[in-house]
Amino acid sequence: MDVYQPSGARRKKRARNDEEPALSRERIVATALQLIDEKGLDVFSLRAVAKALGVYPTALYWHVPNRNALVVEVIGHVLSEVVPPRDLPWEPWLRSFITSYRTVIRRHPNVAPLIGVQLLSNASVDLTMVEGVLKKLSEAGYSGEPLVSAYNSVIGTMVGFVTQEFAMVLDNDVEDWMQRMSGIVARIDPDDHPVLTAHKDLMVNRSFILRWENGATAPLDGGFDFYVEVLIAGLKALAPAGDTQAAGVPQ
Amino acid sequence: MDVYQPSGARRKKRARNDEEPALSRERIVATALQLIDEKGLDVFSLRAVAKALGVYPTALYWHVPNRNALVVEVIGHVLSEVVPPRDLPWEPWLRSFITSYRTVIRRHPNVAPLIGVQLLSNASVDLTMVEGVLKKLSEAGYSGEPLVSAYNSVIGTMVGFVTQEFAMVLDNDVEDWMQRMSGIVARIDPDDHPVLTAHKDLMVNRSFILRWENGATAPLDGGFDFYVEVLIAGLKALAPAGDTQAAGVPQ
DNA sequence: ACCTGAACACCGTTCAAGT
DNA sequence: ACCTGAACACCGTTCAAGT
Repeated sequence: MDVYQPSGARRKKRARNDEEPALSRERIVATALQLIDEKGLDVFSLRAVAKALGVYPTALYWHVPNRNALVVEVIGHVLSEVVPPRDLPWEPWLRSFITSYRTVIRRHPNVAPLIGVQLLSNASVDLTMVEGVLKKLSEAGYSGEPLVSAYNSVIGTMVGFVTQEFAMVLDNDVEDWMQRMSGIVARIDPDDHPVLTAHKDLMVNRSFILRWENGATAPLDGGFDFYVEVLIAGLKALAPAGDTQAAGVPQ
Repeated sequence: MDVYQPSGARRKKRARNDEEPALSRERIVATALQLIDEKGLDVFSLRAVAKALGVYPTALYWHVPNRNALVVEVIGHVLSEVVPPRDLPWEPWLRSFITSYRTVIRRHPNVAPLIGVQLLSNASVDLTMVEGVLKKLSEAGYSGEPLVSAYNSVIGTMVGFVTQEFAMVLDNDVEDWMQRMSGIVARIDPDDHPVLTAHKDLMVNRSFILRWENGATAPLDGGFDFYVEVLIAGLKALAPAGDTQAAGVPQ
């Protein structure tokens, strides 16, 4: 932390009398997050945050260098709510960890697009979390280059699915979009698309692409749980050496 | 298509003489994509597109209803470059399909953040592609609810990993970011983070979170290939019924 | 049918000025 | 140290007007 500490950071006792400053980086970040949670991403702006705090827009610049930095801070604040589980075998540990990430995002669904699109780093570099994933994957039998790939698979799964689940609804008239999508689905040709025809009722608004709502109103719980199991089963199948369930043949 | 046809669409012969209109939706979309490819997402705006076309910003509104619609068109244009493979067993089919998606995005890396964050639908609803995935998954033994979950896993893997791989670099001074990240990595405590310490050289700028470049300059080829294998191995392990490699026990 | 042109209500960010 | 206040160069979008 303290990465974005303003240049003239407090050095002595704080001015000369005890007038608390009206603003602080924490207050700004909290207000920004609240604004995003309640009003949505498109309403979020520095000016809107300033207005909510009752100050001039330019007052924020004393505490935050620019808009991007504030976004990074908001992301870091949300991600800090993710608590890695403690002391479990690698399979339930991963299940629990990835699920807890989704739980946090479900509390702040509008932040999901920010996280998925930014090179999440900086404020959000949590070495303990990284070490936790690496440790469990090494318990699963991974090391060296495959361990790095397995790590990327875990983060990719965790962030990737949830980012898409909570993707933004861009269209202005959702109502119209729903109508159009329903029409598309209704006009599916059973000869050209037999499998889709057989499953369309299961898929409409419950699967990627064929939907008009995101996870905030139409969560993909089943899909997410299954996806996590796919990851774990895949990691188990591809683990190079001694597995947990049996004495593996050393390669 | 033709979703965003302007209200007064051409009805008769096209005006009275053969003056080709200067603009068209295709030209606008092509120019927008070119601008995004060459200058980046932050330079993209309706005004910039108009300037590149040599027209007033408001001229675009005759062909495109608003900014969001143009973004959807650009996404659809890029995704139309993805060609599903033909006539392969489900495993190599999925491998080829997902890889071809990444290949397309690598040609338009700056579009990746747009795709990952939008509820991709509308222009990009490709029922043939959806049917292709469903067909191969049913060949793998899936049907009903598990088929839908497997479908979501495939799309989630395909879009999720690539979206993160090509996530935007938000920070203004990348140089400074690299320094900071290097410093963080250099100061890792071997006692607190032993596995990370052992693998840090393999991970720096080659894994999620611990990097400062995105896939445009630092692609995660190995991680991607591994991730696809994890998906396929996981799907194989979780397939409900008759597998391809052996006569499965009917559940 | 298709584009110009003015105008409006927004942005992020700078810089000087106050206290 | 911390905020006000004016100003600048942008946005997307509307509406009227031209041809």
